[in-house]
Amino acid sequence: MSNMKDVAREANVSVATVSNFLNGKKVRPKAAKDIDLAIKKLNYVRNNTARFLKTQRSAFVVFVVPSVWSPFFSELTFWVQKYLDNLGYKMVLCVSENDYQKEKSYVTMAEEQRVAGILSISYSDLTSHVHSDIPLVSIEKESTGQFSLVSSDNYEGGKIAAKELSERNIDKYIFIGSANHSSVEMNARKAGFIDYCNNHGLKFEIAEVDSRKNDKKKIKNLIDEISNNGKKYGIFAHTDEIALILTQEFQDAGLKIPEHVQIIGFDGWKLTPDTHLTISSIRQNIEEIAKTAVEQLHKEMEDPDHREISRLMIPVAFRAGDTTENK
Amino acid sequence: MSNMKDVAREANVSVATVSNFLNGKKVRPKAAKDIDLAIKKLNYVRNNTARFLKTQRSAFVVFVVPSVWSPFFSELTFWVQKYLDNLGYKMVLCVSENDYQKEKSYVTMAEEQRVAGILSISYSDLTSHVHSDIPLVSIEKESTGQFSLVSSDNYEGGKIAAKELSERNIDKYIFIGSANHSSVEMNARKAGFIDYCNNHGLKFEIAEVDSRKNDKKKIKNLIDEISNNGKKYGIFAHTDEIALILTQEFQDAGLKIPEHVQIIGFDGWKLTPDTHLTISSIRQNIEEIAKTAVEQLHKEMEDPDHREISRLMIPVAFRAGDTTENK
DNA sequence: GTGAAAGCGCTAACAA
DNA sequence: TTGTTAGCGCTTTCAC
Repeated sequence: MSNMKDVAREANVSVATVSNFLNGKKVRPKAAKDIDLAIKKLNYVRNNTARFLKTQRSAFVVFVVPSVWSPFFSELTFWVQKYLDNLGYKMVLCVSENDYQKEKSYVTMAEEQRVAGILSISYSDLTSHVHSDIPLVSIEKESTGQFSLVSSDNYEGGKIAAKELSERNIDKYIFIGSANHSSVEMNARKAGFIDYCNNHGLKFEIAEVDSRKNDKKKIKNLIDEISNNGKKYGIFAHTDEIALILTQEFQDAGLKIPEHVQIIGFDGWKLTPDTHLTISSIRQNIEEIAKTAVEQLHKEMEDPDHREISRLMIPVAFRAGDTTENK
Repeated sequence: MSNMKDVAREANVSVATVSNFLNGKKVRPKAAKDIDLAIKKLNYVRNNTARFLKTQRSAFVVFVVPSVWSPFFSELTFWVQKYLDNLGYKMVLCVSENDYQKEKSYVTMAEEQRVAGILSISYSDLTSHVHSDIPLVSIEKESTGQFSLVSSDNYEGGKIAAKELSERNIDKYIFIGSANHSSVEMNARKAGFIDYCNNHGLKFEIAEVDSRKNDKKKIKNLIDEISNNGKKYGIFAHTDEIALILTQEFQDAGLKIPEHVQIIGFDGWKLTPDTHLTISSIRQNIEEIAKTAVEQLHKEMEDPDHREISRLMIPVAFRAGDTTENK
């Protein structure tokens, strides 16, 4: 493949002139024409590897994501790619499958490639493996605080859930978290729910369900309580997944939804798309998450020396489904 | 950031020794230890930009795909990424949204970055814009023949569809293509269907439907024919999308599926996942497509000078759904 | 505006 | 084995 030197020779100018021409600087018209011709004749394509080595910049951003197959992640990937593309960045897609070793190797790769930035949505704390000063923005998952975070506003989501339930004649409020997956996010959702209940004098309870074990016993007790007790229950489940399990168990036990129990979930990535039932849910704004994360990363990549670590909360909203009454 | 020279100085060896050490060649034990220490002390990370500039190789593969949001493409993206990763390649994800300008710019980017290869699934013929000798493997879409192609075996799919229908007491066979999207693939599916029918003395007809205009008239005529005519019809639709439209129109008109009409579609990427009805369909083996494409590309990247252009057909299979009778 | 030349960080040939 | 050095293809001073 031909290089700049070849082009310069062909056009009877120096490499510097070719470089200037290619970078939009002023060259005399005759030179411009000759260079243009030479480029076409030699089929010259500028080598960005060399360019970036010299300028110490890169157009690549590494995106680490647990999966790309589920609806949540594929939508997120779509928007992240789109917003990166708009800014002229190329996305290196790294699917971690929640494998810590893979995540680590992706970070290493990113550093070795001197990429411009890293965008990651990771369960483990891969941030501690970033040796360099490559800007990193973490999505959804709380990190150690040395990197920016973009997350749905989980606390506000908990409050919205409680508020929506309270507008539907509920007698008793229950938050159901997941026993096997305690996290900063869950606690925020829980806290929002509790705070709203407390501030509005609503009676509530806290429970947990292990979504892997399916926790039949706990659910059975709950079903008994609801059945033997004419009251109307309102449940806020930490995830749509849990909400779905509860809904199915309740229905199997003959409870009517939303007549006896109303359930609100929280939009997540675990749900398969072929579920017929529509769960009322707190919906995450995936496009906004992607947009915000890319913009934050962009800022930090533009000026890596004075980076400002931010914690950005993206608003969530209630989406009515089949598991709550119409207002 | 520190470089190899710094490490060499710190370890009292030459850069060549550091380079050798890093590339797994033999160095004396003492040197190895010193270098190791120096690397840790200086937080050295090898610069692959420089490495690849020197060696004229790259670890990146550009993957151009129309979308990443639909089930077909997100699954394809998943497998492509996985198989590339297994071979040590990094995927640069380029979502074209069927925009020709974008596709072109992605090819340019790939050439400027001197990536190792390109994997593309594109409607337009972006292959004519490849100036360099970067290996390219095209998925699903027929190209000009100067690059390798990996595709589902559409012809065989057409035969399988006819065969499956013929085992279900059909009186009259119909192939329905799409009027707005004639393509090499459609013709192959049609040819397979026709050949099977001819070879087995089955009476068939060919029709077309414009899935954008929803072509009510043609469908109406078909419905009248089926209704007024006690015969059992068997339809092979060019895509699941068309199969779905037909199914819904038939049902709305009071026809019973699969009692009056049986329908087989062809697995495609346009279908949204929230469709309740399961269409009997010729299923594409997405993982196998991805695997084969990556393997072919790998071969061509390993030895770019004697590349062999291949046309690789991936077997398809019948998947029974609700629109055909059980055998 | 242009050209000569240094140098980004690395690998590889060659000499020691 | 190890060190010296040229050079991958580009950008960027700096003198003209």
